[in-house]
Amino acid sequence: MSGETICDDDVYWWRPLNDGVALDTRAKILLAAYKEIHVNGFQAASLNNILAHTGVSKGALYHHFPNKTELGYAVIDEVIADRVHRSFIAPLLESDDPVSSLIGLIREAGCSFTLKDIQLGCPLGNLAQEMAPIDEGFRLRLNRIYGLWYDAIEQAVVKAQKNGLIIQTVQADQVAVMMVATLEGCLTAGMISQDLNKLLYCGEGLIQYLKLIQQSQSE
Amino acid sequence: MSGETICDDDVYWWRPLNDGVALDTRAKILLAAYKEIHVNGFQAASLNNILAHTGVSKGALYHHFPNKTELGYAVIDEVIADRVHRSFIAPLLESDDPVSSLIGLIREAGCSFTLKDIQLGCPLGNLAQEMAPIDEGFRLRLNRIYGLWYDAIEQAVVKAQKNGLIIQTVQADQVAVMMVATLEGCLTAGMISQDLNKLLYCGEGLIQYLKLIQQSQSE
DNA sequence: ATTGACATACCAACTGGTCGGTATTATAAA
DNA sequence: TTTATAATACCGACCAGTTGGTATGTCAAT
Repeated sequence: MSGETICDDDVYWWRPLNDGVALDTRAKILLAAYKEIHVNGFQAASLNNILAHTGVSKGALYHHFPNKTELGYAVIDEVIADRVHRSFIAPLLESDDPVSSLIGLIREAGCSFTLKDIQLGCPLGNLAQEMAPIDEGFRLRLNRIYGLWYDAIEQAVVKAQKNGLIIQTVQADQVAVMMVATLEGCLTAGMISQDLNKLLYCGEGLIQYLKLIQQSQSE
Repeated sequence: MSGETICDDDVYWWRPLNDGVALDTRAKILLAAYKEIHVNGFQAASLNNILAHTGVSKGALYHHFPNKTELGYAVIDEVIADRVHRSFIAPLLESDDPVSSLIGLIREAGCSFTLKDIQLGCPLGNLAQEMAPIDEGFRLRLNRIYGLWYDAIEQAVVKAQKNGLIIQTVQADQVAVMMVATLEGCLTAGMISQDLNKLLYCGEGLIQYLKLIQQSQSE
């Protein structure tokens, strides 16, 4: 129950961390803190634990970060924000048919997800749920990331509507919020049940919703 | 940031706790623990804090509960399970047209929700996300509650399908998981943004989905 | 000589948990 | 009815361990 070990297995559905090579002390701390927080949450994350896993001294930590809270902020701004962008935002902006590619993504994920991939939940969602209610600094930073995600989906939907790929009657911003919420909810359901079927059910439901708003090509 | 005060404001969208009157010591501890956990999470919940708010002594606490973990288990089994049942499961089982009543519920919630109601998130969902990955005892207990919730929705959908209120092509169990996931996701989105519009958007999306699976009455 | 990048020893505050003791109540024998 | 016994409910000082955080010192590079 106590977080003595940091889980080294990263989730495959997030673009990889630039883990292995040539990290300076600050980056090492940031990375270890990110992992420790993902496993234990921020409040239960132990600085000594982070230190032990990096081999960095406490003096070094407090040389780079004024306190634990600011370390948490830095993890959000520098690690999480970057990964979310690379994992979910950039791919969406590049796609010409976001709905189809999203459906494909969910289908593919349904096939390749393992229990290990979901047992820790979403690094972004977990932290948001834990810290947003009790620390405004966390809330604002996490909300900013969600905002970027919403915007990307909204833009993609608008573009798809212009290209006749999505029906005109849906509101793009509404779709964005709904989709993110359902994705996070699906993941949580899978995590709690430790049952991939739950995840698949959610995914199918989401696909149904997406097909509903998809413009039929026959028209 | 530290949990010095326990939030006395309960969320209106859960059936009330039998708060005020004539609680014995054990029930007092259980209630205070439930609130402290809802605000700070289980790991950051302070026993001393709970004691201070109840006026109960540490000896009394450890007379009724062997340790903090078992106290957490008891909170789930005796407080949360009961409230979830009374708030979400029982009303569903009583309804003859669950889809319509659910749509009505969401619409009504959309009107009457305030920021305060969502800023702490869902007592069940928060705890699940925090503890399910790191303690099997928590996970099993929380999963049991979700299971009951899923079952109730599934039953309701099956019944509605028999009555011709829901199209036959959807899988009842799939709808159940999807709905709970989306509901929780919506709430989280509202909590993080502290923006009721986000909640409303999610709600509208969910209503759209429900209408899709609803049998048109004209047939 | 000064600065940045650490290292080490240390601190008060707090954590969950224990333990000896006590008041109250229930049970049962005399 | 009285009295001895036993169980329950509770108290609060105390414990070891951990927490986030600090003060001081070292050492290389500028």
